[in-house]
Amino acid sequence: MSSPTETKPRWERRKDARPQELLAAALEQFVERGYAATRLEDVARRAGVSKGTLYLYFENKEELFKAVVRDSIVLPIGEAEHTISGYDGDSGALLRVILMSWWDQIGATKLAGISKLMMAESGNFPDLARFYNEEVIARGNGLITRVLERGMDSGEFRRLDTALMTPILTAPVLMLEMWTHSQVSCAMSQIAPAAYMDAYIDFAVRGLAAAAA
Amino acid sequence: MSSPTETKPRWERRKDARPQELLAAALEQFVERGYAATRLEDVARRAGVSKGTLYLYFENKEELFKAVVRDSIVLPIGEAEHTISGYDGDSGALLRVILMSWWDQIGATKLAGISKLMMAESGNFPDLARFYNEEVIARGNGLITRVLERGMDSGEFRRLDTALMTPILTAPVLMLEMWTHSQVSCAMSQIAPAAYMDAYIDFAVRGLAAAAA
Amino acid sequence: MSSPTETKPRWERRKDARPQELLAAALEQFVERGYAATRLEDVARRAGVSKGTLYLYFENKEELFKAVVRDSIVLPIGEAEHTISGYDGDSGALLRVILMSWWDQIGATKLAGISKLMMAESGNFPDLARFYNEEVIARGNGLITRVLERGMDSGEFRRLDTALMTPILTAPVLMLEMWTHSQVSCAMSQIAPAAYMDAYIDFAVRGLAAAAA
Amino acid sequence: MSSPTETKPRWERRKDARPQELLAAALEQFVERGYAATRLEDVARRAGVSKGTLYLYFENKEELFKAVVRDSIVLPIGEAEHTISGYDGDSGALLRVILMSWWDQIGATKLAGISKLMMAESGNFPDLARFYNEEVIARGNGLITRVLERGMDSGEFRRLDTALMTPILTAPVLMLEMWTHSQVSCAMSQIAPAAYMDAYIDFAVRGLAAAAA
DNA sequence: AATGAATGAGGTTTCATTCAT
DNA sequence: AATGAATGAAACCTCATTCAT
Repeated sequence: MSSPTETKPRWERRKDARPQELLAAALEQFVERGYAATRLEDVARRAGVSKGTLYLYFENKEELFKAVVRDSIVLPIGEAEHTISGYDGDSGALLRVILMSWWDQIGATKLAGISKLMMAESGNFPDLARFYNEEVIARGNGLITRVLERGMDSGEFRRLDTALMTPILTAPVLMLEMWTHSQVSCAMSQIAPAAYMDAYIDFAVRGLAAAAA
Repeated sequence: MSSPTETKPRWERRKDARPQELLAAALEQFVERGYAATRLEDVARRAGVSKGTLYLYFENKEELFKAVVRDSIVLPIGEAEHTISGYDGDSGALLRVILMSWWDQIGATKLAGISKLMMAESGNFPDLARFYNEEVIARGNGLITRVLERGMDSGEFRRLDTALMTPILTAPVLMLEMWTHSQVSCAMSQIAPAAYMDAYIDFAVRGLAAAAA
Repeated sequence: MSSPTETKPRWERRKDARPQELLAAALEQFVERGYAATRLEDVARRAGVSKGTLYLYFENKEELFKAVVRDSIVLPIGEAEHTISGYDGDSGALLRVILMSWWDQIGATKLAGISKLMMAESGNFPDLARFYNEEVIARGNGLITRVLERGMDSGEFRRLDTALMTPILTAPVLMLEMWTHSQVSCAMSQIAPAAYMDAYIDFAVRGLAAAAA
Repeated sequence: MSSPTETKPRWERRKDARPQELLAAALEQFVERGYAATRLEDVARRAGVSKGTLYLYFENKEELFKAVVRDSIVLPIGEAEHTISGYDGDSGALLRVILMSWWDQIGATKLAGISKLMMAESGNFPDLARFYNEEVIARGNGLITRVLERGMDSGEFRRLDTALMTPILTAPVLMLEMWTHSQVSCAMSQIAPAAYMDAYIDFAVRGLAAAAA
């Protein structure tokens, strides 16, 4: 009846821009409310589309969430991996660089809310847990482990069990992420994350340091 | 098939035992599923009663949850406060005592799940957040702050900003609690909490220590 | 095992007083909340007994309600019937006497709430409706009808269809009862029932009067 | 058994027609069962939709009820107000016009059930009471008051206290509404409302009339 | 491609009635 | 005779998902 070239689209946006807009809206909503408490209707409204449209792009709520994580957390990890392999200075400084860039690119952004959310809700959504462990946790831990080994090899750090020290070292950053995105601990709301990070890294490097020269 | 004498009653009266049974069942369910995802019907079934019975003992879901927290988390905090004021040895050792008894009485038990849950869901339940901050967080932080001040006063610890160091010091214990009760971070499942705690406390005391004598 | 005379009752009250106490409590509760909205637990508390005790005296909620009506509304009607047959003066005055004693003994008391309640809820409880029509409405209407006939026979009142005029004449009194027990019509709360009744009876007698001499 | 072409859709979109259909169904259900006893599921079934659909159009039960009242009772009142201000004849006739059109448009329809319901249940639902008093009772009473004042000003009616006479005059019509929609008073079922109204209006006008010329 | 009306299972809470004590 | 703990069938309301338009 009408040739494809002359169809005037009834809707403005191109198919290609949509997914990103939806993912951005979903990220914000998931971070604000958590996974279970996020209503797809709110995601849709936030993206300026209708509820039905979400289902054109994502099979269901779970797939939408996975897409959000894939889209936003994998890249920074890759960059950090690159930083480590090319780094030249001492390992305390490298640890600082890694932790600070983690903070800057994830912790200080909306993405930090994902950590909180996964920690809390993964128990109710085993598929999400598996997915997150494989694509995020394992690689993130790998970064820290490598820095520790580097420092121990160079004699800067004491010999330590990296399997233990890796989570211990990440904990304060993870907690800062969570506190920043949680109503718990009002006290935290008055603490500057930068000061916290500085104090923590100083503390950590001292804790790791080989016996004083 | 059954003689009249062995007909079992449709229910039993257990007025005195019930509240504890319900609280125990509720704790398990809240810890397993989170606050919002816990269905009161499941709590009831777990306690072997009907849905309606819950409402004889607790006004609603929120009050049930508060009762669980009050019943199980406030006491250990009180004891720890007592320990500190009577303690005689050095502050590094006191820090160890406090953190280890926290771990033993809360972190290593089901109660640790409450921390995780509050961190995640407090944003959606402002009343619970307020309650938890006042009755748990504030007092818990107070414990650590007091130990830090004690150590600084005695010259064992460096002069530090306690407002910053208190959350930093609690973070690895909180994270251990969460990891233990979360599907996230499979790696943790292979780490012995005791080893983690030992490694962490050692690390922390070094990080706090005044410049070597 | 023990002779009847020496049993010391575990409970204070005698069996005989109970029903009246329960009926009084039930009347108040029914009048305050309506039939469906009345919770038997509240009736019990009001009477100072337990919920279970109600069921020792009344089969269920409906039987309790019927007992309340029987116990409280039948007697005044009987008295009014007696007043009419013995009355000597003019019929306008008799109408005044009947309506005023209705008001004094029922309208101005808690019992008025029963009228309101039956009017509204009888549709949902057909058994109650049948019961009330037979034992209350039919006899009450009979009173008015007889006064009208008396006045028409004596020439005081115009010839009127008593089947029509009986409900018309009772309507303002019924409405006053209802208004007094209802949140509807704030205006009424500022009107003195006595003034309303005076104004109404005056108005009614004029409306009924045979053409002026 | 059925050809593919005749499969009937699981539902139909009726955005425009729906609100009226829902209001109509709700009115019938409210009138039949009362406010509290009306289950939204029944309203939905009556309108041929699911429970959830109701909530697309009305926020909750209370708003649904208010919408029913606004949709059906406010308009006739507005029209009656208009009639009064433009009326030219004598006030007895005007009173007849007002009362009869009240009867025709409300009393004789399902809407009369609303009066009954509000009278009975307003005590349990203070918000509804406030709403109804403001939007219905106040304006309805205003109509009658204005007719009375008009008749007194012109010398047709005696000088009377309108605050008293307004409710007295409306009472028989309200009662007729209620009787018509109530199981109480079987007798009424055999009375023609039209005859009742005629008899009443005649009676009322005589009761109001100034002393014979 | 896009919409948003429609669904219905599932959650919290209430309360008449039963029955072990 | 009296209690009150226990039950379980509703009731209102929410929201992921479907599908007619």
